[in-house]
Amino acid sequence: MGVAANSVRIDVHAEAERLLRAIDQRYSDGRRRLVETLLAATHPLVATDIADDDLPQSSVYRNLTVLEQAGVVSKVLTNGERAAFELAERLKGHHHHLVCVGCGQVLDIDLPADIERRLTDDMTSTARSAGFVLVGHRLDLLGRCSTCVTSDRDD
Amino acid sequence: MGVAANSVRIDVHAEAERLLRAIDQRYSDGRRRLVETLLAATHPLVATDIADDDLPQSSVYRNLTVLEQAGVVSKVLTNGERAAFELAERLKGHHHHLVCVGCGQVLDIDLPADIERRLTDDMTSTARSAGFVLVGHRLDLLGRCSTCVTSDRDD
DNA sequence: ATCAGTGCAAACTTTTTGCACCGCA
DNA sequence: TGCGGTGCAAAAAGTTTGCACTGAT
Repeated sequence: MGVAANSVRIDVHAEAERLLRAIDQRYSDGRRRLVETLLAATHPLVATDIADDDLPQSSVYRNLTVLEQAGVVSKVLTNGERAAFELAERLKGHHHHLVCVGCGQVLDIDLPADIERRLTDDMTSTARSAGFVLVGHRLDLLGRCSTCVTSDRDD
Repeated sequence: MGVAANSVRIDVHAEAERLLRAIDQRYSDGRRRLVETLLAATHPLVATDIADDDLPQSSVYRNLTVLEQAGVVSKVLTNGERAAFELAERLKGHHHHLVCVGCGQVLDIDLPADIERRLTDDMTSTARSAGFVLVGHRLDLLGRCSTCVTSDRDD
């Protein structure tokens, strides 16, 4: 619980290659660079963030599509303006965000395992009752960090 | 539980007008129609959904921007392909989203009251342990709708 | 040698903007 | 009657696609 440990235990590249092989795709150099870039990022990236680095736009988009199909990256639900991508949960670990509505800072957090499990159970049945197969969830906690709470008092 | 009851107790139009006035904007007929459309919808709408109805694209986009600034509507987190909009929480009540990661469709859902309350309790303490004062939360369920699950099988 | 993957450029989709006009405070 | 809001059309921004080429198996 608390701040996410963000422990990367598995070999991301080996796993990426395995996932791609499973759908008859190669782990080409461009795709490896793309994964490398996402791995180094501390937040989800939009396509052009990656393109600036090293690959042409069309390759970025095409490879992101393939990597998403393979389950290596996932499209992150953003505010709808751009599509953003991050490494898939299986490669990155499940976590939540604690967002300060005052200053906008975002912290990665984990929930206690029992709460997380109960949450997942509850949501699985809720989703099923609407005809959906649950694949995950996103929970953002909105709050005020101690700094912003303190400055509230000064107003 | 299940699909949101959409209980609207306050006068949405009066509140919208008040919020717009607060930032020196008028509650024009076009904006009223736009709010009306969102009010009737059971799920967030993308700009073209609204445009089809009655307003030109440019007016829809411009008015959505103004209404968002006023706090009347909010941009919903989608799968990043299109921006979707709904009435702000203060006008619409608290609810969650069931998002299809395949096609991007979003459904409004309520959680059973006891689960919602437990969730809030759990998160309040989690936030506090990171030095935050919780002010709210966003919970999105990610899944595949029946249509997308079916088309998976055809691949 | 074959075919998956690449890079360029052009097409396409979604969103924003310039400008002339309309109508309410 | 001045200025906020509108509608059209054109531009900009973001994403996808066609095609010829390259390189790994």
